[in-house]
Amino acid sequence: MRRAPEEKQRDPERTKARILQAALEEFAAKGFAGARVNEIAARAGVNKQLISYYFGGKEGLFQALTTRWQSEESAFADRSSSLGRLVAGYVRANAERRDFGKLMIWQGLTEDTVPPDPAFAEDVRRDVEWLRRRRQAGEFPADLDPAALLVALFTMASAGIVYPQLVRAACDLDPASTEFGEYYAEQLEKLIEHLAEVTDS
Amino acid sequence: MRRAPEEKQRDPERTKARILQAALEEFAAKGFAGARVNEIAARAGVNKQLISYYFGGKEGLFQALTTRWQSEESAFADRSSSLGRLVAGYVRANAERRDFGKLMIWQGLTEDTVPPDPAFAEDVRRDVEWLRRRRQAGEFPADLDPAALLVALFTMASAGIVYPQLVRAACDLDPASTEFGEYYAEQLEKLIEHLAEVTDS
DNA sequence: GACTTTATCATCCATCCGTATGGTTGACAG
DNA sequence: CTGTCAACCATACGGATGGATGATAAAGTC
Repeated sequence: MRRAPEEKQRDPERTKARILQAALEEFAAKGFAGARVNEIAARAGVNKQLISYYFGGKEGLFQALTTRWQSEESAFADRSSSLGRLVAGYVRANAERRDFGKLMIWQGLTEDTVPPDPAFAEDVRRDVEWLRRRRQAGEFPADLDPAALLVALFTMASAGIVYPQLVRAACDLDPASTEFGEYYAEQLEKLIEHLAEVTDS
Repeated sequence: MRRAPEEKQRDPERTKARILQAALEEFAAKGFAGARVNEIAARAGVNKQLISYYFGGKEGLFQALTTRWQSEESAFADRSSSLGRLVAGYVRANAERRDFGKLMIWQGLTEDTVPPDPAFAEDVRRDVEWLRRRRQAGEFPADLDPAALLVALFTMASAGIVYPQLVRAACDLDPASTEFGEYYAEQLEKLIEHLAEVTDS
């Protein structure tokens, strides 16, 4: 076709993407109950009606968001290097994409309607096994359970999202700043490296 | 009077306490935006009117709750024993009173309207100083910043609240169960003790 | 030009908070 | 014993908000 794709007034894909992005921000900021469809539409620069049109309302929009998130988020952790670096990677991922992290925590807090996701459970089990091998390689002491360690590492990597008040009070840094992100990633990496040290002895 | 004071049908203090308790549960479960005043009243076994009567509406009730929480929660950590035990204490506190922990995280996630609390900041600074002394005593390596460590410890102690899905998938335990609480507290205590070991060398 | 897709506008309807109405009943002082 | 006040309850209404819907216009397609 002679249609140059650069500028169309009508572009359903672009519109849907805008709505999803706006929804991510709004849901992350206020949670599902607190989010306002009006606000999402305004943020996306789009008519409110289109949310029902494309996603079947607020509920459907939220679900579309979480499924998209699962597909994007599944490949964020590279298990190539050391354990410390992996956790530092968690921290940086949380810092760069706070909205996704927040969304996950909203879900955890309001988990009554949320059914357990088998794919997620599978990922977690794989990570636990990976940690178990790391333990055999001497990266952390043998009396620590890989499952508990995974939970601890993952959780503490999200401090900037979970306890922004605490971060501000303790570190005197903006939890959303890259400055804090880098500082905290570095600190956690050191902490975990120390676990490897004690294992050698 | 032959009236024993043990059982009164009319007791404003008891009523207010019931409302606060019900509000704690409701707000913890659904957040401020998701909580329903009707539900709180029903849970408290009390007429909806009384919420306005005593607390001036939903907003006032929430504020009353947070102030009560701050006064109760400030003395939950004993700094008598080792660092590992302190963190284990955090974990147990979170396990026993999940609602308070959830409330704190709701607040952190929706922090736009929440003004920073000076008393809280003061507590945190005191804890950081306490950690600094612990570092001098050799309880954790010198290249770790007490502020970052405080954030990390406090955050990872709340795993059962923040990532219940993760706990279920990784540990195959109910995050709210005492079984998980004990297991996780023990694991974190071990982890932190290892930090002291590596410091000696 | 007919037809489909995409988008808009105005409205509709449910929900929810606050509050008014209008009362009942303990508690307690005198 | 009795009057008075505080503590409570049942119902319901007003007003605001917010999410959904129906009719319709504009853009794109053939």
